[in-house]
Amino acid sequence: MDFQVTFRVNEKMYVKDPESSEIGRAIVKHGIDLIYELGFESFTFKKLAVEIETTEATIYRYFENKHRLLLYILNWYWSYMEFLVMFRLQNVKDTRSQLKIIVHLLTHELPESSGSLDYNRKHLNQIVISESSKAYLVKDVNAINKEQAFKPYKDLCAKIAEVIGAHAPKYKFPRSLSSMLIESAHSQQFFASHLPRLTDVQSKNQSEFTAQFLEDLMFRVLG
Amino acid sequence: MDFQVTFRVNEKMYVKDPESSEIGRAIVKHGIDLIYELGFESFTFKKLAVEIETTEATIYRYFENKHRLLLYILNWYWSYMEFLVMFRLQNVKDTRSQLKIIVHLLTHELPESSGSLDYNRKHLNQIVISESSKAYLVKDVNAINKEQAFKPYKDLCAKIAEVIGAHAPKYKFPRSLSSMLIESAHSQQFFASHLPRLTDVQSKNQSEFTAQFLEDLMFRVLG
DNA sequence: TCTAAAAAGATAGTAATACTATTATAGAAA
DNA sequence: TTTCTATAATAGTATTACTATCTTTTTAGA
Repeated sequence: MDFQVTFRVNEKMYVKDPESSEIGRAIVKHGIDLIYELGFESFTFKKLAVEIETTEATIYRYFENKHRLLLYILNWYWSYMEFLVMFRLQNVKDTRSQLKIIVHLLTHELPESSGSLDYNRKHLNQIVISESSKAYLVKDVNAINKEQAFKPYKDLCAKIAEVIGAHAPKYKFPRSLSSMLIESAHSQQFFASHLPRLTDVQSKNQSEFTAQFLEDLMFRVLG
Repeated sequence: MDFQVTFRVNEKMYVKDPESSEIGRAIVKHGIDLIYELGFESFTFKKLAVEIETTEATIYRYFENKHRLLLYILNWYWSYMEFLVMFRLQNVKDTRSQLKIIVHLLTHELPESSGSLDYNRKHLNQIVISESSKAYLVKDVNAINKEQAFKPYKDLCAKIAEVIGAHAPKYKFPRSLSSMLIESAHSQQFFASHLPRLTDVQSKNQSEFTAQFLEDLMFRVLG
């Protein structure tokens, strides 16, 4: 059985729905590749237009600016991650196993098994690690937040907090622990790759190291 | 007794030492205020030049670009923070109290008591919270790292990891816990202010909330 | 089927940004 | 006094981040 999961991203993230046309889909797909390649600061709509053989103005018809494209990509990712968490937790009874699955999902690339996917998994994963905090670390975070731009992130955070609450009902900080796990899954992987002295990584790969650190931490915190 | 502590920031962070002239000091001081006011993305050397009544070219003679100015400010901050940690830990015998002091320092503005200070404490604190991860989340992090741009951060991290190690010698991830505490001190405060549903803040202020969450977490992890 | 509207995309701009190169000036050394 | 050097001011350029307008294509109704 092959299947495809798609998500309706909040329509305030775009001017025109990129899923509604071939060129719209190319903007997102090649946008992911180019942001990965150049980094968000050096990425421009002009460069993306050259890449997909269209013009800047065409891209502006889909996204107000590059920050909105980043938000679109991350909203898609957060929605997908919440779906994956829900999907993988099906029929898993004990909360300990559920928490292990969550940590694994947060620290690894999107799995092959979860339906066909039009985006490059590796590039998407690296964008999430390196660029996702730039989605909210902006001066107009409050205005963007009012447009529900962080709803999928909050939903994912709430879902994980729910499992934390089920595992340790008396624990006072389930949401903060949840957002800390998500953020640390990114920062620890980034540090393990680029600034390893900020971590305890040995030769292992960043994903496995981060998973071990966070799993150990979580069960020490929650008992 | 009034005293002033200054730090020699790594000379690769600047073209010409801003401490060497009046205008250099104005660049850093007003740079902090303007980055706070506009956010790092909207901050430009042109705007700073207008503010301090000089020209862009003059500022470029001190800093290669605005990212280097940010690195300079953060290097200064990290060095100061390491000094403060060292200073405040003097004569504190038990490691539990030491860790509490560290969490308090990481989650609050620079204290008044620690010598006179030419920079706006509030603005500096907000920059550290909102902009510090942009210092390393860049495509050329490896090149910048070779220039020792993150040495003060690593030193601070190592110092805290040392106290963690003294408190819990068998704990396997002292450095990762240390960098996670530093990073979470920022992200949880940011979330508490702008995206509170990602945290468990009640009415309390962001600093106090974050301190409580991190202190609780740390002692659950380390016993 | 034809026409009209509306949607999409290409072209051509502009103001601001991120620099660089050149020129001018002021002080120190010979 | 002259010359050297350090510093800043002036004036540029290429790129970025858009906007406005025009042309073409698609779609919908008569």
